[in-house]
Amino acid sequence: MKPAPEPSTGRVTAAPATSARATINDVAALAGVSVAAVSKVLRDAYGVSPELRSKVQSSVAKLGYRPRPAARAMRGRSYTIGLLLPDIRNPFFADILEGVNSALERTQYQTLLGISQSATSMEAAVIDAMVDWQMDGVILVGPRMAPKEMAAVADRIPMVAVGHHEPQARTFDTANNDDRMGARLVVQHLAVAGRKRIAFLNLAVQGLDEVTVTGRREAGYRAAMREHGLARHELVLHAEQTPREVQLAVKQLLKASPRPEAIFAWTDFVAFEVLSVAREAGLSVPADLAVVGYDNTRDCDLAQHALSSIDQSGQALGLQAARLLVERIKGREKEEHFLVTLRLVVVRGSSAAKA
Amino acid sequence: MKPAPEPSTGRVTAAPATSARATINDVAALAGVSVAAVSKVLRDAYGVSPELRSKVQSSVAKLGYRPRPAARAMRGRSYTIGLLLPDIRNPFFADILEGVNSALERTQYQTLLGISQSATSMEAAVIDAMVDWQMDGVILVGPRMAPKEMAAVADRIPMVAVGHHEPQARTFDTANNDDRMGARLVVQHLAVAGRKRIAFLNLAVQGLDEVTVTGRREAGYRAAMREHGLARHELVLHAEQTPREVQLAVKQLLKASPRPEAIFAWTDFVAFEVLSVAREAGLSVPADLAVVGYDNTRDCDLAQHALSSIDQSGQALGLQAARLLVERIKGREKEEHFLVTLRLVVVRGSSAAKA
DNA sequence: CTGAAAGCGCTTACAG
DNA sequence: CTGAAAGCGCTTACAG
Repeated sequence: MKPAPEPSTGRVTAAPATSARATINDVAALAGVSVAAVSKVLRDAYGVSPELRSKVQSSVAKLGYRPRPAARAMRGRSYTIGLLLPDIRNPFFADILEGVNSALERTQYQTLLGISQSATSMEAAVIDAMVDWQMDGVILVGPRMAPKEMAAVADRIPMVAVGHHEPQARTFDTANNDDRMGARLVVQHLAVAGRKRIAFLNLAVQGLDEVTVTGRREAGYRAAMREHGLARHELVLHAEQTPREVQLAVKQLLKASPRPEAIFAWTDFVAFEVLSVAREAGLSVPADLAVVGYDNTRDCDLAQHALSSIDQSGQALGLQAARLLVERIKGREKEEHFLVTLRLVVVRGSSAAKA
Repeated sequence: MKPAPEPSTGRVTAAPATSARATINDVAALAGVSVAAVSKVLRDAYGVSPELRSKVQSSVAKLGYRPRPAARAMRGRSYTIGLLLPDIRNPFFADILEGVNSALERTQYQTLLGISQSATSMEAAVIDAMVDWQMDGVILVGPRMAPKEMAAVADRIPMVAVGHHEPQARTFDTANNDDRMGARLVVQHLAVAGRKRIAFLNLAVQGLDEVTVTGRREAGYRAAMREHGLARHELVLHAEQTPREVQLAVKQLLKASPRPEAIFAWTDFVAFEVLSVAREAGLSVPADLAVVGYDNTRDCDLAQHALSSIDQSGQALGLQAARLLVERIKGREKEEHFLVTLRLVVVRGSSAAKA
């Protein structure tokens, strides 16, 4: 055992006004109070007198002091939450981001994004990074993880999932729309208009049908086809999320004989690709082929798309998710599962009734 | 002065195998070495024997140890870089993200995103957050800041700007394409095809014409119009980045009499909106109105868009930016300004030659 | 209500 | 080549 170096005098390094960034020590020194007091004021903790508070606040302002999240994270909150988005190109996720932002706007929480580009490995890497950074919580959008892995993440960090169905989960919250019902509404819309050969274009799956958005939509599609006596016309194709893969799948669908009368794509973003291939194949939409998407993203309104779509509000989901996460961070233990019921297929040119 | 509590024994808390996350102390204890040694192995610092290295590596693996960036940030590198994107909806920025990701894939750097949604206040907030988090560096895409503010950021953190022209900047690097030239090529393409009344639809500006992408493109448009003897047909409209604002602007453009023969939009994303309004107005593209965008994003290929566009590679820009930033972080002091020369307008249906 | 001290998990001189 | 110790900037019991 070595002797202690110098007697630990507890000497406070009363940092002079260097050009370096101000720390909590500088604020305390300027205000003539302890760093503990500054910390309390900053966090709105109980037990500070108005005078002390105002002294601290004015030195904070004078020094332009901003607490470092890294230092905070080592002891308590970092006031940052992580948002994992699966794909930056799909406009639906922009809606979710907007919802999250608007919920967090007036709070002291900052949002940092990670994008997994639909790659399972990147998804894990991004989540690890967020946990590593000791963020206060994460919102996972459309994760491609099995319930076990989800639970493992929730074990490490407060978590809310969007677009992941585990209504029985206890350690994390979810915010979803009723994807089964949404798909059924689409089929109904098409069937009522007299279309029978309705194909469903889905994402390539990997055995997570129960929990994923895509799995639920596919189940809803199949159920609805049967309900409408169209079981023999059930046709599902799976494609990865690249233009090339989607185009190949659509071309394959259109080669079937007899050709489908309608294609229902699992998300608007893919439906736009369907419209493109149909046009290039010389088909008239909706006369030769009806096309319907899912999400009712803003782009559906573009006249050249005029895409019918099932209306779900990404903004609402994002808003709820952020709200739930903040509650979890603040200590709520009991799970909450937010589910939006869908009512409406917004009908545009791409699936207008046949003349 | 208070007496020291217990004599500081320097006792190492040889953390038992709790369920808590492993720290560098756990790794050191398991390997039977010092934490300093572990730290060195982790950072590939010089002066560690092969045996020590392998001992450490195996305990790291055994414990599943991952260093916390927050703790690292307090002393040195955090191995995280921040990417600021102005807008999540514009597909061009997805290209840049892909470029950044591919450059950083094989390195130990993590990317975290911030989105400013084209709001100056959010831009500042996101940059502050990245600096607060003590990230190792930032890439700012299409910042709306004046040179002074840019310099202030670069003063605090290694920085690279994409889509911001300050070729004389010394404290940060830039990666750009030649926006003036790009705009001139577009005008030339349209003028050669016999179109004279060529309007330019730009983003609302705020006196940063010299440095912004939009300002440069507008300058290029004006110069080219004069070069082609079309000065009297110069027509520029500014609109904020919302569908509503863009639609209003386009409608206004189309009301002019005589009506423009072509609309050149500052970015593809806006050009799609132009196509929509034109279609709704009953105009035939390109017969009644030619439309050209900028960026040549993937979506231009959709048959319903078939948008002609100037080809710049967002991926290349992102890749260069990431490369430059890592060099800066590693100590390069001298500035580098990467500029791509543009050659090509990719002509599609939206501006095909008149029959 | 207020403050001194310990400690979060790392890295960096520095000494051996 | 290796390790003990100081210190980064905060928060949290704890004592007064």
